[in-house]
Amino acid sequence: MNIGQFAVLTGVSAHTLRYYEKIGLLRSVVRNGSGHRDYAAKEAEWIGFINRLKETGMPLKQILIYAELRAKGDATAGQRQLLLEQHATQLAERIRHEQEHLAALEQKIHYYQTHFSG
Amino acid sequence: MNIGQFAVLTGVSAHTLRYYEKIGLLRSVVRNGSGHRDYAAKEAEWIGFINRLKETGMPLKQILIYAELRAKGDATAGQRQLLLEQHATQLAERIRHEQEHLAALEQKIHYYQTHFSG
DNA sequence: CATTGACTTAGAGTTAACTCTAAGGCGTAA
DNA sequence: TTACGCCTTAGAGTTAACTCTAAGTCAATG
Repeated sequence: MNIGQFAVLTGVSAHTLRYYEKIGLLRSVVRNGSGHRDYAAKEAEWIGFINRLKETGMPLKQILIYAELRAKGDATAGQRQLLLEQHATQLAERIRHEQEHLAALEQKIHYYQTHFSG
Repeated sequence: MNIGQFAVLTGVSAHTLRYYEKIGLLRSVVRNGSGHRDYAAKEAEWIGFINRLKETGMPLKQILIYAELRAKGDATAGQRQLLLEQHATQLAERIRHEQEHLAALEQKIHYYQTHFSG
């Protein structure tokens, strides 16, 4: 699959896919006879996981650390697990904070309702 | 209170306070005889609310819209309420997404536990 | 055979939100 | 009175994560 098709499949632009490759998030992208990138469909799962980490606020630099461990194989599983556990803990805490913020917003909205409903 | 003291009180750097004033988030900051900014302690509440909006992912540009409505007085209460309601809705949705992401992370962690625990 | 459209690269440009620098002024403690 | 730490301004620099540009290659279509 060429980069355009893979971009559609993953929802990540071709520009961004090249960028991810350049910074090391994507490794072992093979080329066809013309030198064009040729993606395997199953690589889309990895992009999906990158997106999940991004959407939970992990910076690319840290995702890159995970990617490097992943590229080293099973021996690094423990380190990757630790990394994910730490991230999950942070995420849980962020969710708690956001729930507090949401409650505060709803209270403020209620204030607007009761004081300015005229 | 001078800018340094107000920075400590709010947890926002003096640089950033000047920046907020420049872009219009902070209005009516009065000056003392030497031309130095002189903050009222109760302005810290507004900074706190700005921080809440920021921490829930609202861009400064949109916070600025709220600030402009606020500066116009009670007549704009309805618009401000609407703005907050929309933001609260988005926030609630984001929290839901993050909870899904958290569940997926925990499942992946569990996978690491069961497959690489040696 | 010419055009079209997708691909290649290195590197420049963008946006948000700061963050810092340079050059200078004011007030007070030693 | 001099040193210190605060303050002032305009504007430059930073970081993250893209996003785009320019110049060129290549395969397939009319």
